[in-house]
Amino acid sequence: MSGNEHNWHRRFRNRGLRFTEPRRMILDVLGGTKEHLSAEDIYVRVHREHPNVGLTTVYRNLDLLERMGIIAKFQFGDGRSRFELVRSAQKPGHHHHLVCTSCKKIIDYDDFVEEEIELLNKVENVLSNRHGFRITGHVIQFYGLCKSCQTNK
Amino acid sequence: MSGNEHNWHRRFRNRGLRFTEPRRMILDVLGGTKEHLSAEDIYVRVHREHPNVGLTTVYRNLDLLERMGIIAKFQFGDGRSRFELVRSAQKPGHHHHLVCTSCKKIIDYDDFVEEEIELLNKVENVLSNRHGFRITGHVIQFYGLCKSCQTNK
DNA sequence: TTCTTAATGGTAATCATTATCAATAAGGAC
DNA sequence: GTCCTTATTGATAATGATTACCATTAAGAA
Repeated sequence: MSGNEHNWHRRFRNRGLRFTEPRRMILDVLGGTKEHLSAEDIYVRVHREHPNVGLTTVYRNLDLLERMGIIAKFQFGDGRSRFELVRSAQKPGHHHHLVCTSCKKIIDYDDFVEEEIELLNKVENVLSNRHGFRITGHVIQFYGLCKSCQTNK
Repeated sequence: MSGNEHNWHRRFRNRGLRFTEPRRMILDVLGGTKEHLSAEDIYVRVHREHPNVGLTTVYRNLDLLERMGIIAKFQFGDGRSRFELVRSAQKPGHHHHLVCTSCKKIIDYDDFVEEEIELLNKVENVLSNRHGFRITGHVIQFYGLCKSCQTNK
């Protein structure tokens, strides 16, 4: 834990930024869940421990962390952005979600279907060449009804 | 054109809905472009011809048309939703985009990479089984820098 | 401990989208 | 064509997420 703390600290300092309490808290919250939290979700959890941290600060830092490539931001169509820590194990920029259009539950399925990765690389190449894009990331989202929402219908 | 008009009319009437002027206009606008227009974009274009059509009506009908499966709604991360006519040629629910994170230009590449479709079906099956989801659609978005944004940097 | 300035937090402002509600107009029946 | 029911509209207000402002606070290097 403290080793990580030190890494974070260095990562911020390298850019002339400071590793502050709110930033530590936000990273803690995102690091401790697999959910896709909204800014307000994060605010509530941080605020629970540190009631002096404001919502504005949470927004500001989420934005910063995204620009630093430490977290990723998604829209699942419910009007608010959702955030996820980019874990070093998985390639940054790769995010695969399964979204229930009824209850809004979100499942990550990043960890399987290797073929998918292979195809993605292939498609990335074709698209890069054909359109002159330098591709930095992608999002794959499947929409549908989860099991319980199918029966409760 | 008039044949299409008749089809739309029937499609609405079947649900007890009316085929009104604003609806016709919105479908015209979306049918006449390959861009991914926002609600306001659409409003401006409709309003140009029919200055009496209000923004609320545009929003309301975009929502209706989406629920009818006639148009699709996307978020590309710029804070506003964008809409696209679901052309019958392509399978509904399949939408593949290439988004420039700098100038926000969006390219559809729906019409090639057949392998992709094949893999998607495979993945859909796996996900359906493994998570009990009934999958209704998906979105694939690649992010990157378009050619001109790479050089202007 | 001191000092510079990045960062904070409360409040107001903005922007997209939605709710409200009286007025309007599709389109089937006649 | 006219009438009538009611889906639809449009203006305005309200909401909800996110951002701008700005005086105050606190990292962290010296």
